[in-house]
Amino acid sequence: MSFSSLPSTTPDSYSWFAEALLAWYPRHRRDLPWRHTHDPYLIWLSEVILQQTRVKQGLPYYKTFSTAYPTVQALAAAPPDEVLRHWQGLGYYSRARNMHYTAQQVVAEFGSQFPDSYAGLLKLKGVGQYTAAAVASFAYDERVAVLDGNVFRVLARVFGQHHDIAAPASRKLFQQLADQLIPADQPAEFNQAIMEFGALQCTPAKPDCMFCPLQSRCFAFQHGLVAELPVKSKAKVARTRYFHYLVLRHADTVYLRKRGPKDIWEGLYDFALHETDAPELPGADLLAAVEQLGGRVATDQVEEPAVAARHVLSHQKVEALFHEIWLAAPLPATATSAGLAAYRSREIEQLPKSILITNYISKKEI
DNA sequence: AAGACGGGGAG
DNA sequence: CTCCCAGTCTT
Repeated sequence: MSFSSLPSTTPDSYSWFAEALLAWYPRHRRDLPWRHTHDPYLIWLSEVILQQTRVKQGLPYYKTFSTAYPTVQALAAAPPDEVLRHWQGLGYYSRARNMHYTAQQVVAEFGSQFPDSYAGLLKLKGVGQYTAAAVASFAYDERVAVLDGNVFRVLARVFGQHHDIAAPASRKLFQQLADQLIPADQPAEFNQAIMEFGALQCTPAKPDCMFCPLQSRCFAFQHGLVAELPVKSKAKVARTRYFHYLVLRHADTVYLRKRGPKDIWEGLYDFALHETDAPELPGADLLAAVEQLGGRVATDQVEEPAVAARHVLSHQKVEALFHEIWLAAPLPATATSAGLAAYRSREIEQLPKSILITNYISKKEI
């Protein structure tokens, strides 16, 4: 029996679900800093950080941001590179850029007050249906059900939903179901409970069905389908890209540039980049790339083997070779048109960089 | 509807 | 290694 075949009933027919979760939650909930506040700013901050991010990974970032920027005014006033630098390593960097943009908008246009409804929150950049529902319920007790990966999984299993959770069209159905399940008197507690339940009990692999309070009512458990649900179509394979980084050095400086839009790591800094379709880059091409930037290779340059590194993203594989090149003179001003500028070690430390670049710099002690 | 956008953890 | 995880914006 799937949910869609259930007879039309009043929400009361599902009260067992909320009751079970609300009984489970106080006994299992983790003590997390954003659960001690009703400040919409701090709740919004935590929810943006937790998008596509596990609590364990996001926790130190929440502490960093809430300490460095305790108010939306503080965040709005921060330099963009500083915000990105704090975000460094967390991934999906558009979250940080949108978050900063939204903080400035809230200060400039809304008198530093966050919108106080789901509909109002939804208009903010970087705030989608999940985050709007989370903030609206946690900060304002609005009755709107959150739908994140945990909720999809719990609902798919308990109610025997076989709809592909990766398909946008499935969202409507799950949202309808969740909106029926969320009790009017405890929407915030319910939202916290169902997500925590998914994170701790109804986990993706090896869920703890033996000690699950919903065991007797769980479609997946009763039909031996726990491992099959939720149904999720596979992501396509990541393409491979070949990066040849020109680590141009002169005296105590290294040349870096800020990465532009429409590619990975927008806004982060890296070295002059020559991308190829194949792993190899002939030495002549390497020199040509340096010369194109107006660079003169030092005659006493010690030929060092390129440092190889591999970096995997969910949608791309980057195979990088770092070619360290010592210049006889600083790059000419024309190189700035390529966005390159010279930085000292101490300055580089403060720039936002990808894990790939950070690892290389750390290894080479730049 | 499909693609782009990170990085970490489990097995 | 391979597989799994999954919000928001853009196209």
